[in-house]
Amino acid sequence: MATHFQGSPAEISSLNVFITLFRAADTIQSRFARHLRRDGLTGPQFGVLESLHHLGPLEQHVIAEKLLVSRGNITFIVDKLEQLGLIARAVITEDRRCNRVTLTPKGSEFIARIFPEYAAYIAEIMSGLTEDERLALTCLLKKLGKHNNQEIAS
Amino acid sequence: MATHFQGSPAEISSLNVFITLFRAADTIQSRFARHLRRDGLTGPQFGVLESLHHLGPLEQHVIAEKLLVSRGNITFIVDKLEQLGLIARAVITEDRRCNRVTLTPKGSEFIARIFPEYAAYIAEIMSGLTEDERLALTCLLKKLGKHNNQEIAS
DNA sequence: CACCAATAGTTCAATCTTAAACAATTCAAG
DNA sequence: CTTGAATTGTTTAAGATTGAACTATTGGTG
Repeated sequence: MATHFQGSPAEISSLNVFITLFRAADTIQSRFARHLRRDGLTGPQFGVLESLHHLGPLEQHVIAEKLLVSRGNITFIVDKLEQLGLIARAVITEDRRCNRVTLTPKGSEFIARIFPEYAAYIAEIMSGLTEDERLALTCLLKKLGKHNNQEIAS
Repeated sequence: MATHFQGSPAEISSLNVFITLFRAADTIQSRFARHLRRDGLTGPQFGVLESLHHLGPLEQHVIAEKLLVSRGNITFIVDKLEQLGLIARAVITEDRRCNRVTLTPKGSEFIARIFPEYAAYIAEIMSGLTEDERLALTCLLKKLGKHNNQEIAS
């Protein structure tokens, strides 16, 4: 994209980040999704299970915010996982608008079993970088993300 | 995700990159898509127009490879842009399996007019980083992407 | 208390995307 | 040449995702 574009240096370097960011994310996402399909999961389904696994029971809107998907989509995803018997909804008394989503024993066993495989797979995906590079990359991406989260709020 | 996960340092830093990469990409993608909607475009539609604008006429499979979407999806996207009168298909004589996609005068005028706005918008998105940081980030992401493209081939 | 805005979850229509099967064409080995 | 493999684009069915409208509930203000 930027290759044949005439602009200021800041515009050119920005376009290069933009392109490279999405190409890397798409490539990795595609690899990861193909892996998930073997376990019959989509990315967001895995995200919900993983969130509950590491953070405990969560309300639906918290999950939506965490995974950056719409509330309507969370309803859909939670429906699927509930049909699979991996999670359960529970209305909470303090605020009856909310559903608290929890892992069932089956779901808990499932995510605990498969998560280490995915952690190892992600480590392989990132093994093209050194430890220092991974830390630096995380730092830069966090800074970039923070800048753009603030922009949304405003 | 990595916050409550016990693993090797390489696994933890890898998970951190993974999470941060997708959060940043999703946040930015969402901002960008909202901007595109005002011009009645989706991300991939913009990608097709921009590719043709900067690279000249391209065959469909080249566009698919470049944008990392399926061939079937390119058929769909090109259909849409053709209905809008922004691009045209042309069968080429050297290989009659291929369609060469070109910008119409209307499409060419359109992308030439809106592209600078988006370049400026992307520069704003990336303005949370310094020039050096943008260059470093691009470098790291390219290295990461290259590693994972090779893996797909094998 | 009464009312109105804000919030949580659901539903629905529209759109996007993919994978797989298919037809047409090209290429390569014999 | 001819046959079989590979490639290009299209079609189709299935599924994912969003935004908007809707209901139920909560919270705050007068």
